[in-house]
Amino acid sequence: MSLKFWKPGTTGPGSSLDRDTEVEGNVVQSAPAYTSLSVQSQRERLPIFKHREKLLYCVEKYGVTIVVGQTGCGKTTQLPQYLMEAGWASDGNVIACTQPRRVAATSVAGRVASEVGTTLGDEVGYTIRFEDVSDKQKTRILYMTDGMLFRETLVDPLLSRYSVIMIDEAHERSVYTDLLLGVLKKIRRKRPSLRLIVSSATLDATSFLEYFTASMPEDEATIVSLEGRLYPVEVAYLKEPVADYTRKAAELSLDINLKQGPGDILVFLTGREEIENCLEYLSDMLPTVPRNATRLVPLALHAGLTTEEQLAVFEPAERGTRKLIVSTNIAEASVTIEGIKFVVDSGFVKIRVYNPTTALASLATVPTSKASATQRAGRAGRTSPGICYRLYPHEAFEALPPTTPPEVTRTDLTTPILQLKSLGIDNLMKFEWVSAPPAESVLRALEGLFAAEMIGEDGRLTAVGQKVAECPVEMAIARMLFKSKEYQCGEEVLTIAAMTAVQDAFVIRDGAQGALDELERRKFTAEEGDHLTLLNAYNAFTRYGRSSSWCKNHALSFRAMSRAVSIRGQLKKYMQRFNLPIESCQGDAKRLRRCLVSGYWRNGAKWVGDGTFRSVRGNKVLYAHPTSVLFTRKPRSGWVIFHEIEETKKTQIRVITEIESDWLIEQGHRYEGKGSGSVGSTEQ
DNA sequence: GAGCACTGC
Repeated sequence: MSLKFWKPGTTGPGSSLDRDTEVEGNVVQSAPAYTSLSVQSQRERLPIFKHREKLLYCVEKYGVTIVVGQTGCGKTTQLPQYLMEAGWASDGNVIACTQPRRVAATSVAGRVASEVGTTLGDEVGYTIRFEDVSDKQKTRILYMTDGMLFRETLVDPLLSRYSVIMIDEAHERSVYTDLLLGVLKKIRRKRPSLRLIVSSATLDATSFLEYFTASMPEDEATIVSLEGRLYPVEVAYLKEPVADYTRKAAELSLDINLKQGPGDILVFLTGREEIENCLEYLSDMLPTVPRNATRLVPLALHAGLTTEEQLAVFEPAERGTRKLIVSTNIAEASVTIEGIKFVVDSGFVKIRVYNPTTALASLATVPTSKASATQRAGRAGRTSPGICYRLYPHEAFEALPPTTPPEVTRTDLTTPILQLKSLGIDNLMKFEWVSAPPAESVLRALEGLFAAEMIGEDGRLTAVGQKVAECPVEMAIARMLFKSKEYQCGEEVLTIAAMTAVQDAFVIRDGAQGALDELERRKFTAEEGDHLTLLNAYNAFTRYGRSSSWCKNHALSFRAMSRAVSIRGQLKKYMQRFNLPIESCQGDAKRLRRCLVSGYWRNGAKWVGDGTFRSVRGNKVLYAHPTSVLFTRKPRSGWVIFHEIEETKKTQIRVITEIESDWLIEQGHRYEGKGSGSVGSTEQ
């Protein structure tokens, strides 16, 4: 089970290290400096304190300050406090700091509130969807999700209550981060007093600098680099590429356990299936492990687990044991586990890619970027020096792309473009993207918006388009909320809209329990398909007192169901604001399904004899997702609409409802081109 | 008979 690693740079193949040595003799390269500091008290401010005056000077002098500092160097917690002390929050001004994720916004706000010595929600607060723990008068430092701040621009286009806006974790390049940067650049032209801080953990921050200085004066923007306390992480590479990194990861973990000192191990793989395989290899190999070895406690970590299962990875390892966490990318940025000393990096990640030509999203397994590999390695050095083992050769690392392409270049732009138009940015050619999306994606989105009557032939928003842009749901869902007036089923469509927004309402466990869960789920099954099944589940949830134990007994996720209740409440307010009646269809499922088609009319499919479907647009072979009630059943009419489509190994459709083919024709098939498998031509 | 990287409003 010996693994070949070699030292890059100074020694290559053929050197003294190029032999079948064990891992421990071969971990070498001094890593770039990884920051491990987490600032918890006033006393620990030092690492960025020495930059304090420089930072404040830069914010004062330049419109845009780009701050580069590793995760945990204190920029997120300390910088807003310095700005407040320096007077940037006086005269009712607010300092905003955006985060790509909800948990980050809430937890950072909590920490800063206690550092400042205030109650959370007073001087320091946070705003995320469904939770506004801030005070319009008192709050000076406001942490928020970037989506939330972007939404605020729809109401206050100049974001006038803020004196400084810090866009944190900008290197992650979420769609909303990119949209915000574009809008903020525009806002700064009209309001030059607004100070912008773009904070990034990677050195590609120069691209942000170029972005802001491209069409502005040279002294508009500057970069400040921060340092933190460092724990070195050594990086080792495989000499040869491996065919099966999942097995190699298992072997290496056992090897580390035998030969290295204490410290937990974190393995990065791409998905649930690989994680389960890796854990299986491990249990197969365990009999070969010497009896005196440290006991390894293997733990899986991925988003599909329940909260309780996820919490297990944070429990400290028992005395004399070592945790082995086999994780997806969730542990790269979303979740931080202390005590990791060894990282094993497969070098791969699954990302969602959008193909604008086919309008299909797919989940692809691709090599990570250099930035991502660095971030993963850094997970070994948070509490002490560590080692990162990359399961690929050094040359392969050199060949990696520097960063992952920003999300805006690989996603469906329908919603972002609708929102930009709502902001009055009609000429998309003039919008200054940080990274321009493919022209094809923009065209595809415009075409979809036109077909759905959200924009007119002049490219401007229609009256309904303006309203739909304000609704925090996908266009198709918003469209059926508006059409529900016609079909008199607002009550039910509202619920379905909320249920499709939360994913994984049903919790089907593995193994024998899964069969029982399956039986529970059948109690909610509606003949017509998944949308009505979701409606049944929601109604039952509210009828039985919204209880957590009831959910447990009926294979439902309490967390998901509670979220659906919140979302429904929020959407109901939008409907009331737009004077849309909230009437019940009184059990008339036909009317309700016709209303569903008004949103999903472009997502039609026809059942063919072999159990698969063909898409109305493009005549593509589609498979029902195994979680669908139509997975095994033939729809009587032969026609369905679906909520989602995704390519993995097969092209699958999820959340499916049976319809009549002429309902599709009612809803504007006129927009579809000839020869693309129109309803008429596929009908027998 | 069989499956889901991660977010966000």
